[in-house]
Amino acid sequence: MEKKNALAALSALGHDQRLEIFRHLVKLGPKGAVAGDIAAALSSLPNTLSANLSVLSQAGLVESEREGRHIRYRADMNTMQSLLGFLMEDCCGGDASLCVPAFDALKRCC
Amino acid sequence: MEKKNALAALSALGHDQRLEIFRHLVKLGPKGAVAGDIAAALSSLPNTLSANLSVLSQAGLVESEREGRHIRYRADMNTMQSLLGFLMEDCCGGDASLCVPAFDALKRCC
DNA sequence: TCCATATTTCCAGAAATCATGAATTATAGA
DNA sequence: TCTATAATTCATGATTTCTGGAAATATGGA
Repeated sequence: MEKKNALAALSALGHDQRLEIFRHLVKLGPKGAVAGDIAAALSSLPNTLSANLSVLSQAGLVESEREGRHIRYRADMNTMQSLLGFLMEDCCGGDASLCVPAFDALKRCC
Repeated sequence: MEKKNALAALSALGHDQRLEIFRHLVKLGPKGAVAGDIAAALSSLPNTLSANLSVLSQAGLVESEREGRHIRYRADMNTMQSLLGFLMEDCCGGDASLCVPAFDALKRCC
């Protein structure tokens, strides 16, 4: 992951509703939720929610897929893993061998 | 970790220079660096750096300790781990047993 | 005590972000 | 084709964040 992508992801998550959206989708896992259901779950106006989903999507934190009139959103765990790797880069003084097993375990986590 | 703490950490890191500072300190590990050296490494004005270190400190991402005229800063890995745990809460549909080993591995990482 | 260094705090204008109403696009079904 | 539903896009005022200069604080050494 490059710095600009990490900045996009971090600032996207550094916002009350967007953090709620992301955690909601993380909990729901691969089945995700359609925009309307997310709006209902978070008691949000549809345009506000749409704008925030757009920010999360551009940051690569969620992916979307149209289902008829609905659009389904899912959390993208690959981006989370890349982000963590970026934040922890060279965290063991350049010898990352100690960190790799942790990242691998996280990859298999969900 | 509570939501307000996660928001503080994420929005703190969602800023170009603060992300650079944090990653710089992560690479340096437990020995950290004094403010002046960080400013030199990042070619930053001292007041700007100080303001950004303050944001990171209030978010719990760095800790500081005075050393004579200098103040030494270190990245706080415990906050990072808590943040990751918060973001991934219930990520396996409520059965977190699959994630715990990954978090433990990360805790031992550095 | 006086001075130099290291860092922080204060302040103000500039820039970016945010929330909301209104309008628009896309799709399904009658 | 017409209508209703789902979601997005647009426009704008309000709020927040950011940057950098100037001043203040803290410490060590002469």
